[in-house]
Amino acid sequence: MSDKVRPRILKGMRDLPPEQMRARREMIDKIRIVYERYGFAPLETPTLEYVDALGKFLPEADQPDGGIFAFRDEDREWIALRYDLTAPLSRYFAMNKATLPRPYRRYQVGPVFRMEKPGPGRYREFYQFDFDSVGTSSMLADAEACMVMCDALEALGIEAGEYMVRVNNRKVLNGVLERVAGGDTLPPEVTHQVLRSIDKLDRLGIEGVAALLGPGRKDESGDVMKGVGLSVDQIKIVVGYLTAESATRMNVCDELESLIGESAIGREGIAELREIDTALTAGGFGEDRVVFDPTVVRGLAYYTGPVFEADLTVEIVDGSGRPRQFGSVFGGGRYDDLIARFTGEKVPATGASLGVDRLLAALIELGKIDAEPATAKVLVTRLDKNLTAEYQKIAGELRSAGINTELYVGKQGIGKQFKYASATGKTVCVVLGEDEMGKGEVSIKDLRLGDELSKEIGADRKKWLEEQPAQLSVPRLGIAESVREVLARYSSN
RNA sequence: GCCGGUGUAGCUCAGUUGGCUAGAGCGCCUGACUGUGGAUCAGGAGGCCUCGGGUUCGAGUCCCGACAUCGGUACCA
Repeated sequence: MSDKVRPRILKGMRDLPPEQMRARREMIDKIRIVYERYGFAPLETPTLEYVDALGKFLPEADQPDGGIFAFRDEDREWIALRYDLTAPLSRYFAMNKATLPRPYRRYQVGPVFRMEKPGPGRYREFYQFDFDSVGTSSMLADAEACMVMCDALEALGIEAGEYMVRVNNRKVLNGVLERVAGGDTLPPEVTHQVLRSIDKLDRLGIEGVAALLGPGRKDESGDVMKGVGLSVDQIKIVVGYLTAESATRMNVCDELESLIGESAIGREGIAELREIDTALTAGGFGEDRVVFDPTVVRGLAYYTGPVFEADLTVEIVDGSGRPRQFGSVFGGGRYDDLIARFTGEKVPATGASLGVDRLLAALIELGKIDAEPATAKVLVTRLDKNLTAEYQKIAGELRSAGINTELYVGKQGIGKQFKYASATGKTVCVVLGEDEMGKGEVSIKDLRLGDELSKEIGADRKKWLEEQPAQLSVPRLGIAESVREVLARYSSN
């Protein structure tokens, strides 16, 4: 028997190696710049919250809802890891509403936790990057949210045409449902079912959704899915709404108007969309980047007005050659009732949330970000351990010159040191021995060039080694400049 | 959660109708090469064959269960 501990990792969680850490940090930095350019300011809240603040308490069961990581503290109070950044923002705003400016605009990035089935690109711990405007009901805030989404994606190298921000309004949806109910309101659970069915549109197609709204449908595996049970006429209204497409945002509004009829809430929603269109147009955001799309619902129950979602429209092929769907990477909307849970006072708010890890995976697949593990590109090797003091001096000089430099601190010979250098992503090795010392020189080895040239190394390795075409001798005094020159051959930025 | 596929070395996979010491490629390590990674050659390490039961003289191979993983479906604040 063994008393050793078996190393394990929690389901749906992962360790991030250096190249992913660096890629993610780079991505977050670029987005932060955009958020700040619009005046959003940083906020950080704890990862743990009381369950009631997250709003996921199940009173009947005296237990938190499934789907979150929860436990009890020493006072038997339920505590949970946050599952998004919006609920903590609401809590924070409610606690500080007396002193916070209105609108209060903050951004926040950090890990959130959900106990769901993990899948490719789906984890139980992942990063979200949110920005929100709290305390204004102006549609300018919603329009701006769309602009920020566009700017953020474009800052990451995803250009107009490779993504699309799609906007809808829950109020319009409610107006349609009002018509479905014949001027009445549908029971909440029916509303919810209808929304869920619409949400499956991209997967099932319009016929599939129609079937779901009516009697239900069978999928290929023979599984029966219960339908909502609407009548043919009712389904017709919903389908007509979902298929309302037009060339321009204004045309979509016109078309929706005729579908909505007299519904007051629906008309309000359309008026809001028109305001958003005006702001977007004035801001220079055309139909190539932001469209109005009646099929956008967003699962979240708390949205009360405009909802928006950014999808990648470029085809992404994964390593094994099959196309990968990244779906919505960025989404949000208006949630005017969320903060009232704490304050009683209605505080309008709107914002959006970026799925950092999912978008990062897409960026890597698209080659828009390089997953570079090395923080230092230069390794000062230690050919002759007696010259260590000199090596330290060289490393120090390079660092003073602003060049990230690693001094080899292992104990192995020069061959292993070069191996180590390429394994850790170095591009330059500094080599110095008695020979160079005597001549007042140092050797600089270009590992990448060596990589290239080694393809034609052939059988005569000895000769190749003597020539060392990827290596050059430079004066010891100008070392920083020389290293910088070699590095410059590969600097991509 | 439900349905289906798959679980053999770090990775990708072989493994004949159940039958001797479980294999390959890549990677890794060591050496040829005492001042040079990538080439070549030679060697080497590394396997509770996912786990637990069962059938059998005998199980990596068959049966049951668990777990993991992948895909579909449901849920998704």
